[in-house]
Amino acid sequence: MTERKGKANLEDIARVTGVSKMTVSRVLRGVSGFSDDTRLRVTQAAVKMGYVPNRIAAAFSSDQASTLVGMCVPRLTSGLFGHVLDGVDRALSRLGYQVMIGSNNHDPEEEEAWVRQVVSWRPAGVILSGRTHTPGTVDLLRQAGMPVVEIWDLTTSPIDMSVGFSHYDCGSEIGQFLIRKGRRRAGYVGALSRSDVMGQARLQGFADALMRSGTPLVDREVLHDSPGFYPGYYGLETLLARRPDLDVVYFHNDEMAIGGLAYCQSRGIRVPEDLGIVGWGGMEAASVLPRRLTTTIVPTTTIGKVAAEALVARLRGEAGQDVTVVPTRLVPGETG
Amino acid sequence: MTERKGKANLEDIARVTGVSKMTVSRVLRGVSGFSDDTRLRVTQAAVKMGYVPNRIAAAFSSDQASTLVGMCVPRLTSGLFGHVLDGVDRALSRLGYQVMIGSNNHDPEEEEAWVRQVVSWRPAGVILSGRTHTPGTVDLLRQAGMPVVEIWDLTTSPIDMSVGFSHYDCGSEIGQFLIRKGRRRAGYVGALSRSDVMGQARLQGFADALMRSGTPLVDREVLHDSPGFYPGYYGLETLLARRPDLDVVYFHNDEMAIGGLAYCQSRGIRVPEDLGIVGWGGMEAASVLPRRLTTTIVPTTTIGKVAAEALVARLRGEAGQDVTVVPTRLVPGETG
DNA sequence: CTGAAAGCGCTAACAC
DNA sequence: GTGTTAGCGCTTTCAG
Repeated sequence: MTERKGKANLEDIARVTGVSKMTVSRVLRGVSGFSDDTRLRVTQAAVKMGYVPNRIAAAFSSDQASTLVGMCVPRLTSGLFGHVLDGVDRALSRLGYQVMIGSNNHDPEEEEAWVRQVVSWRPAGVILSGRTHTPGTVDLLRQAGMPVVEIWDLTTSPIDMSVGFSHYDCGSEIGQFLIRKGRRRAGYVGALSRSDVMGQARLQGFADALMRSGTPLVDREVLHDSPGFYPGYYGLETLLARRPDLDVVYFHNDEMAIGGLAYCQSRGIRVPEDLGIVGWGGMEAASVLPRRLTTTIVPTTTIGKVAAEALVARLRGEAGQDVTVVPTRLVPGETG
Repeated sequence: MTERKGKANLEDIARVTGVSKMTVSRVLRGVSGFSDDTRLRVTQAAVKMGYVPNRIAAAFSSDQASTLVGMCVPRLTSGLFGHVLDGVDRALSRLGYQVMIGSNNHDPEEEEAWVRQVVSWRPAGVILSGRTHTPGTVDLLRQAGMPVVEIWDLTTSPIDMSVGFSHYDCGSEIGQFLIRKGRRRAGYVGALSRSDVMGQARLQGFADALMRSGTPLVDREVLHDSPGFYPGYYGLETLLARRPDLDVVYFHNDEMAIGGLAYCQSRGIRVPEDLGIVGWGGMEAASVLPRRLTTTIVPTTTIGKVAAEALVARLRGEAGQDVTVVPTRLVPGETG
């Protein structure tokens, strides 16, 4: 039934049903311009012949037919971004789009390399993480003239659109919170995988808030490592070796904070009596610790969903805002 | 410089450099057939004109030029599959491929819907998770005649290729281990998000091993929920309410086991003295618990990497095995 | 080492 | 409601 290397195309269906391939195309796309009888015969023939549309050809001929969306995250192994990705994928696949992924390892150059690849597929739009991009990336995207959503780290002057929150404000909010709780000697433990500017923004907001209260950040320990449990454990050990008198430590994220918690437990340091431990991100695991971790919860799935919807709205020519703030939530917990 | 909606194409470069577009194509693809002088002029012009290749057109004209690979996972929010995805993406992007993702929520029907979409993009190959697929999925893939790798759950009769391990063996190994440790009254706490057959396979292997030793599985509690911390917590509570005399509980995965651990802690149940707790999967967080979790570590990143490499090897016509076993590792820990 | 011609499968634009 | 005509930008094939 199906000839030529096992694949039927519009023309094959047209021949079998006795209409033109244009009519077949119209029926299969559901655009107007055919009788009920034609529709029935065409759809039946398509099913019977196992017709699989060729989107490559469709995208090639129309450029508006692309249902490809590129999405780049810092790391595919990040729990937080897994949820963002999920939010994006659910929203997009429901609307008939396909998601092409990439990761940049917090490196704008890697991101540019990825963007260059993705743009060559002429996608309908692109979602990027963060606001730090190479000039080449920005150029490429502007030239391509497609919708671009920058997520996670809010920027008031996006390439096109932005969905996220302020990392600086997260740090600042935690700083103020700790001051109110009576903490006076705060430290910070972070990790610097390449140029993770967002963690730095949180640290800056944290330090500024402390400074404004007259109790500046006492010390910081920033490891050149990816922000995981062990760096949190050993980072805290190093920091406390230098500054045993700290009364609270703010961590780069929840994973590191849990590492810090483990260190405290192993050394008999009481939390929060002897030392407060504060994380960031809202990792699920944190919520079942013996003591609920003091942290900032980020609405990951929502960010992905909103970004996807903003992209599609733009594609459909609907009006929408360029910058969408998705609020984070400080969870007091029992460790801070 | 660049006309027609800001995009230069091969013909534009050809015009500027005074050669035919065929020669430009050859230079840009790096295939043989041009002089050094020509190469220089063409590449320079391409850069200057901001040429972005059109892979849609390339893939359209040759079908062997597709560098798209589809990858479907059960859930994008899974920590384990995040690592698999990372392994796939790293290996593939290094070789110039792009990854199109999807998730099936443990539902073969959803998987088929995704496969249908992806196949219409005429990808170079597809990576699926699990061995349970609808007949429609298998048909679609066979018709398409592209390389297919099924990962995670090993199958001896794959659609095309398979990379993974035996979930049954994981459960069986844990069962034998616990018997050797003197456990005699074992329970199981799981979660059944749709048709997660792999968790069931582990349970089956576990139960069979216990049975062979004459100390059959005492009871099981399988929640209709996704396998997270809270289901682990409450699942254990429910199970122990029915069977307070259990001496060890095997969990669907590490997250649930950690939930179980939290329950024990909240009730003053001593682990492992009063009750053994065993997980599965090798979640990173588990390794910094006060007591190292007894579990099975799955080489997630490796599986992704091996799957990607098998796919590419097949594309290049290199010989390779159809079924690759990637061994898991039982980690005794201190909770079992 | 280089070029000309043909065509991949589909859809926009226009006829009828 | 339906058909015809042109490509989209690239690669394959065949000539030089």
